[in-house]
Amino acid sequence: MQSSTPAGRAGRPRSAAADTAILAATRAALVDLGWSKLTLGDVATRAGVAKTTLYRRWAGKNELVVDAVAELFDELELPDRGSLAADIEGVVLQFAAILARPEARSGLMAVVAESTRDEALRERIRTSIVERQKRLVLEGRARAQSRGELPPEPDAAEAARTADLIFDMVAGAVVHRTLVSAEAANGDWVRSLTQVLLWGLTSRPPEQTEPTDG
Amino acid sequence: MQSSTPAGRAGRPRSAAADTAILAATRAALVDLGWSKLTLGDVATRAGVAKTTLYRRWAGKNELVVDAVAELFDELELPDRGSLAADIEGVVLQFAAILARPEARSGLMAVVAESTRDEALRERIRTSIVERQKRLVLEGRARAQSRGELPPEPDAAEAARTADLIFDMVAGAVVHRTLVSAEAANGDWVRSLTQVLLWGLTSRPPEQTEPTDG
DNA sequence: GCGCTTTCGCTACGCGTCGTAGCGTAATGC
DNA sequence: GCATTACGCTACGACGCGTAGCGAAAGCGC
Repeated sequence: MQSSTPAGRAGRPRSAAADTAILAATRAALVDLGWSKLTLGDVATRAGVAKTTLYRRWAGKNELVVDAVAELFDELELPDRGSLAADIEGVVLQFAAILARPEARSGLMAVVAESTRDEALRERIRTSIVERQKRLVLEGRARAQSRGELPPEPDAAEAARTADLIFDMVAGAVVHRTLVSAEAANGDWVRSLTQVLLWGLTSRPPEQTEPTDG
Repeated sequence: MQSSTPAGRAGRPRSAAADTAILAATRAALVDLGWSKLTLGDVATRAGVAKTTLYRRWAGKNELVVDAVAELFDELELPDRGSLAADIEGVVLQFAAILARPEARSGLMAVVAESTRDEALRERIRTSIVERQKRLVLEGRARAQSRGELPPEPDAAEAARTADLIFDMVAGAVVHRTLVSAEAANGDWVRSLTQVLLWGLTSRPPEQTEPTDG
């Protein structure tokens, strides 16, 4: 996103309406055509702007789609649902709902694939999509700690590693379930996932705590 | 893969050497160019075959790359390492090593993205890549059950659901860690992942994690 | 050996998209 | 009004796509 005239700038300002129209047209094109058949000329036509206007704002297909898909994740939030389990299940269901939309399915994986060979693109994805999701993990853990559901973390580095692990497990599982296994991440599945996660995190090795044998 | 003359077939048989040369050239092109810049003409040149030969065997870029990437996963195996934890850690490290290769990174995610709009392609990926991985999960569980590390599953349907969940969690976590978070799935990380998984699976809640009431 | 069949390498082609250049016009700040 | 920037439009060369057509090569059955 590079709209909004940079304050003390002379000349005709860029149309903010064009930005939103282009991003919406990109998502519509993703739904109708998918990533590979999506052409920038088609997007420009759908948005009602000239192709040159599009090229003045985005370097190419990759950057455009990242921005178009990133807006889908704006709706992700973490309301207090009373317990850590409920919080996890809620946000995972939100994430799954986004990934169920065809514009997210085809667009997201494609730009991730491209980002393996484009460090700038990977950074763009990280800041506009991934980092926003990871904040939810940190927020949820802090909330659970204030509830007493999780112990406070003495080691900051260890805490960061654990958060990264949880994030990769949750996001990865939902993405893999939705896009690779191609089955819906419904309530039952999310409950099972949450259960494994919580027990994996709250259990303590037999040396430290009573073994949970039964 | 559609090589090997169909037995009672007349005429000049297809060159098996051409198949392997094309697939190797495809992986080389993935390394050098990535998915989006990979062209079939270039692959044909690298393989030393005519472009028409390539089109006679594969319908397009998608199918070709699936087959080229699928061969990377042939090396996945599950030797008996003595314990369930060691088995998991070993196979996850193998999986991570494959995903660390650039031809897998850029190729795999791209075809998964394309498969969201191409059911036949998704099925091709499933049978030639995903299903082979999932077998390792079932094999590992059976071995752990014979060791007594995991209880036998009374309900077959429930057992299948659990296996699918574990598979999505493990594969998804490694993929997400490697491609999205863009950090290496090294020994420490794999051990942490295994630990969370094992405790999450072997712990049994006395009642249930869900706030059943109140 | 000899035909039949299929594959192979090669060339050439129409098609569509890419990304850019150039131009006249529209919208802002001073 | 004037400078500056964005916009819509057209046109262009470059390139990859996927196919057609050809003669030659390599198998199989006889």
